Amino acid sequence: MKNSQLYKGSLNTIIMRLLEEKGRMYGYEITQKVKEITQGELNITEGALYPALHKLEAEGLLDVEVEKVDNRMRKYYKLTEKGTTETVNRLAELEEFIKNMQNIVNPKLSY
Amino acid sequence: MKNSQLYKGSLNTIIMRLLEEKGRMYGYEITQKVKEITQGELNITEGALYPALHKLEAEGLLDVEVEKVDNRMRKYYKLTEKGTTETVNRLAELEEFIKNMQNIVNPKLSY
DNA sequence: AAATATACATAAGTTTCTTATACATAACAA
DNA sequence: TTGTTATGTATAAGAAACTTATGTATATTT
Repeated sequence: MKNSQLYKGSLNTIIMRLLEEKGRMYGYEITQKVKEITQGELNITEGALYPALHKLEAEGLLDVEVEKVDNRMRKYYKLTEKGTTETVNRLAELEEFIKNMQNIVNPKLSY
Repeated sequence: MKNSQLYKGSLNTIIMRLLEEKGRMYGYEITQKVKEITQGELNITEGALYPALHKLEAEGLLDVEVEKVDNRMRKYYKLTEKGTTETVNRLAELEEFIKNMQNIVNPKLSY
């Protein structure tokens, strides 16, 4: 992903969140979108992305539709019903995680 | 650490940040402090913590002082000069990371 | 007396990533 | 026209960070 180790473990959540928002996306599109949102800071590598997509599909969280655009193959992914439910959980976890990390960086007075 | 994968990769930053704030801490104390700050949500396991501390020490980011308290050994860790400098960088990375993740969860209108 | 808390440590295995390689088409630059 | 960059997917080998399990030892609580 990036040199900063911090992103480790967040790839699945990123994918699912983007799919929740956009409805469906293909792999390369995801990498470009993330690069755009993070202003080039987070570059998802293919070696990380494609295995992650395949695993989410195998877990029944994503469905795939293959299409040919401009004579090139695209695999569009979208959330299954199960995936949509799970995304809600993961986003809640992410918000908790962010809150916890902020408390560590900038401790509350109570600590 | 925890079932949520999100914390993967953040342990070193957490340790360094706590040491920056408290001056010096021993391993067990770190686990308790993190548990307290996160209200029990993040439990750092010994299998993760001690190797991490040893590695940070080997990298010259931490110094260690062994003391015996109540007939039990404690290894107090503190940041070296190099470690203090590096902590500034890591905290900046962490803030960027948090910002990026928030942009993904809650996209700006510009995207 | 047994269980829990305090305190450190490591080894085996798993997961998630990086790096490298591979294939294929399209567009652009030299 | 030929090489490079962009688009698009895929996998395999290795590294890194973790979990789980185990081990040692003392103090405190039940």
